[in-house]
Amino acid sequence: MLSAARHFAAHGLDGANINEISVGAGLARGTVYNYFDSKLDLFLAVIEDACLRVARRYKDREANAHSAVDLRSKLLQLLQADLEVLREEEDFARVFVREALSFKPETFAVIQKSLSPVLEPLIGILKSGQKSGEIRTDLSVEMLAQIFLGTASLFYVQHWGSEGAWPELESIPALVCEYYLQGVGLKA
Amino acid sequence: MLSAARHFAAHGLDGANINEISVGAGLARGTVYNYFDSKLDLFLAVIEDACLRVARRYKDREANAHSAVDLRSKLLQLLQADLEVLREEEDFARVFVREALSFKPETFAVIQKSLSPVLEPLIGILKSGQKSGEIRTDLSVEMLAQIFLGTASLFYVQHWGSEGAWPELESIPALVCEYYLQGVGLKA
Amino acid sequence: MLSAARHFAAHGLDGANINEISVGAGLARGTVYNYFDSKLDLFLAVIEDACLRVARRYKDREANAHSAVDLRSKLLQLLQADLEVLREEEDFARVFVREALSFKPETFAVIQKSLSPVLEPLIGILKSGQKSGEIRTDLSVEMLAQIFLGTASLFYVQHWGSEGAWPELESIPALVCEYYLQGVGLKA
Amino acid sequence: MLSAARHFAAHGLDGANINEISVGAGLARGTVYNYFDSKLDLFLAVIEDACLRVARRYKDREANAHSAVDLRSKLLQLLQADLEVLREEEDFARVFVREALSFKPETFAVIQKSLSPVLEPLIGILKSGQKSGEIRTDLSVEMLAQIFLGTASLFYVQHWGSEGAWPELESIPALVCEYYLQGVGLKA
DNA sequence: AATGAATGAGTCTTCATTCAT
DNA sequence: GATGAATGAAGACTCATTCAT
Repeated sequence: MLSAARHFAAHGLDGANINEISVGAGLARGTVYNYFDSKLDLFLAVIEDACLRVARRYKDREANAHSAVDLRSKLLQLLQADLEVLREEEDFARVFVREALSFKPETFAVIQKSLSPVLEPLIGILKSGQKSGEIRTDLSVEMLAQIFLGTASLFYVQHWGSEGAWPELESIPALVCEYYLQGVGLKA
Repeated sequence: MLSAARHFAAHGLDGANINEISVGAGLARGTVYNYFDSKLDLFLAVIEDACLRVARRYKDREANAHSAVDLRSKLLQLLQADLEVLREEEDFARVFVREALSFKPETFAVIQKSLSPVLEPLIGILKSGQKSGEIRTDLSVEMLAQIFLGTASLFYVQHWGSEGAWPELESIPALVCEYYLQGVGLKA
Repeated sequence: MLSAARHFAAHGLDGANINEISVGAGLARGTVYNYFDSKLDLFLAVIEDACLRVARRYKDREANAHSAVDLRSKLLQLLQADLEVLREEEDFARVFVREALSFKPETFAVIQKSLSPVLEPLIGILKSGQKSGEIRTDLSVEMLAQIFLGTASLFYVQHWGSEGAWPELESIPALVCEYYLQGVGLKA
Repeated sequence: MLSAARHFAAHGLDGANINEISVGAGLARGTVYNYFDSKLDLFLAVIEDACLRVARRYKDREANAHSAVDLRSKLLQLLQADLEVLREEEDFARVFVREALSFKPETFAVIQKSLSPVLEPLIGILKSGQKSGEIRTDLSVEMLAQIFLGTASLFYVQHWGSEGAWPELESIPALVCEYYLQGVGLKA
């Protein structure tokens, strides 16, 4: 039931109303409970699904990629896979980012676990980046990955918070890449 | 009622329980309503208060600051003022960051407004940074400011989400400054 | 559907769950309704069945009984027939006793009616007991029968309630007989 | 909230409806929850209260009793204390008996514990009865006490089940005493 | 100004029952 | 005859809010 995503996106986990979700999906109140044990259960399913979509999408891109050359391109590609999913299922994405950044004990663990399919390729990329001397090695790849995803989330939040004023969706991958790799400072 | 902060930090706006807040403040259930019209009202008051504290604290620092020299130092000082407040009233800070990142229509406006005392000096700093050619000029100072605050929030979230594992609070100002100014890439 | 018995025994009429009963019987949720109109209907069928089993079993014993001599022996035999059924279908018995003792208007009538096959021979025994001057005549045989069955139920309840600690099943017929005929007092 | 007793008596624990109980007590739906955490909680409170009433009442009687002579009289007095409470608060009694005889794991333990104020004096009586050689010693006083209370319950159930037809309330103490001490058999 | 009992709308959740396949 | 997805009424429980004291 993927109208749930839209609803969670708009209201968050606590604020969500199972009844409205059901009706929004063209179903009766109780029907949702034939598929999910509880509101939290449904929520987690939505989150997990969102993660899987991103990961799967990225794998597709990777397969088709002849290029897969330098660090910047790889990261960009990851972000574009992300963006692609996000465009198609923006509601999912909003829930996801929202809850990821609200660090509640109940959901934090699950979200971290759900993230793993996305983290895995990312960590691979970052490792090779460290080897090639392109990025700092004083932070572990895990930390660098967290920062990367966090930064991306940040720009999405900015986008949604400003109701699309800035930045526009398309510009986000490039913005994130640039910012991630060299901050806002000018190169000497 | 500043035990409210701790509670909002732990449970969010929706999850918060007015009764627990009252009791936690050594008052009876109904007493809160002599001071605040509603839960949302109390919540916004907490947010506003948190913002004012950061801004006031920064002003104090600025007054005492003889140095205030280069861009990096100024930003660092801002972050340290922020951190100082955060340490003393970590609960406030958590609510604030949490809600700032959840971009709900109801609270977004208020938070943006509350942020202005912090944004003002920051924008000043960034403007001078652009003039001196230290930072990119293809983004407006408002945007740059949002990115700066967002980045700081990000590391705080990381800190709280990992239950203090990484990064430690003290290291955050430096981390943010570095990342903000040059990303994770190595200088050529 | 005789796994229903086990379920009703464990959860009572209200607490029972038609779905679990179905699954426990290797059937799908809806199939039960091809045989029984409602939960109450199924329940009553289970009760009735339990009664019939006891009565039939007693008839078997009676047929085989050459002896059938004195009052005590007859009562003991009845109780042993009862116990025999109870052992084989303890679940049925538990439902039965439980509901018999909860005297709800909805079920009381049915249970009384279902009891008749058991009551009939019992009343015969008691009548002859009264004639032979072995038992009190100031109470009608119907009352004496109720007391007898109630006493037996009591010891079963004790057995189940104590999770088998005391009394043990085998000892119940003798205990009941003794208690029924002479109470806990010592003979003069 | 002692209209709860009437309701529990009529519908049992599972069948009870908190809403109706509230309204029946002249309160709003939620008010009950200011006093009891849950339906079960309220139920247990009702049970406990019923037990305390019986025990207190018996203590009163005991104090006033000059006689307190032979076994039969003592038991009779206990049953009459019981009956007195039962008359005044028949609803309580019905709940109590009903649930005591339904031996559900959830309630059995609590009921046993709630019974202790009643059991204590009873056990004292039975002990002295064993010493004076008036009752059998092959069963422990605890067992004898269970049988005694069970028997009393039995006649109450009979009374309620028959809607007062037989036995009448007043006759129960004597009936129970007689039956308990010498069964239905005639003395030799 | 403080209290806390009372409220009752709002929500999640359960589950007997139906019915198209 | 069997299925199991869908239903929706029903009920336990929560909690922000009010108000008489």
